[in-house]
Amino acid sequence: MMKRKKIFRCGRLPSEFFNRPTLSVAKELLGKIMVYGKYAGVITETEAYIGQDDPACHAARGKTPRNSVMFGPAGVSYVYFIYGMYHCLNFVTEEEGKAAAVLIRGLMLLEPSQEHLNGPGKLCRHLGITCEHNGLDLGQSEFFYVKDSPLSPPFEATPRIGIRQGQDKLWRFVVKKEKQK
DNA sequence: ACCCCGATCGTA
DNA sequence: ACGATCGGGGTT
Repeated sequence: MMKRKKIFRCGRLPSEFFNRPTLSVAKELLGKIMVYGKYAGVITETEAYIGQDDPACHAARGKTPRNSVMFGPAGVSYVYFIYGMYHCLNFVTEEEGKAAAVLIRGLMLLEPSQEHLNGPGKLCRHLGITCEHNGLDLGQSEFFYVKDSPLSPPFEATPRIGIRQGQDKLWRFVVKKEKQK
């Protein structure tokens, strides 16, 4: 008798997932599983940075060596160094030539421990993500990718954190806390 | 060559 | 609410 296969394949998200409107990608990444080496966790918080018209986006003043991968194809990591001591991880979105990305701000680890990495700096520090990991193709890498998930958790939209310009946009998306029984 | 500031974090 | 911290991007 044939065994039924798992209903949810939960395969890797392809580059096409990221090659879409950034706000859609930022919202839909919530609940997905990010895999980085031995680490795996549920994405719980994201922010969208969209193109040269978004004053908070690193690409607002054009292409530079630092932000160049934002102008490239979607589904690639964009890692930058900030405040002299932290790194931040993004995933490039939209079609090649349009500079946009989603900042990963929160990760609920599943493996190998179960802590909640809240904050982009803490997240990168804990996982060991640095500028060496800038420009990696999440559609190809064996150790760094995002898995699909049946989860579609409720979330709220707020202004983005730590920016001076563009605070009018509600482009931060946070999974709501689970209600306690 | 140099200056200034930041997509943060932890403590007050 | 605020200070620590400092590399490097952007400009001189």
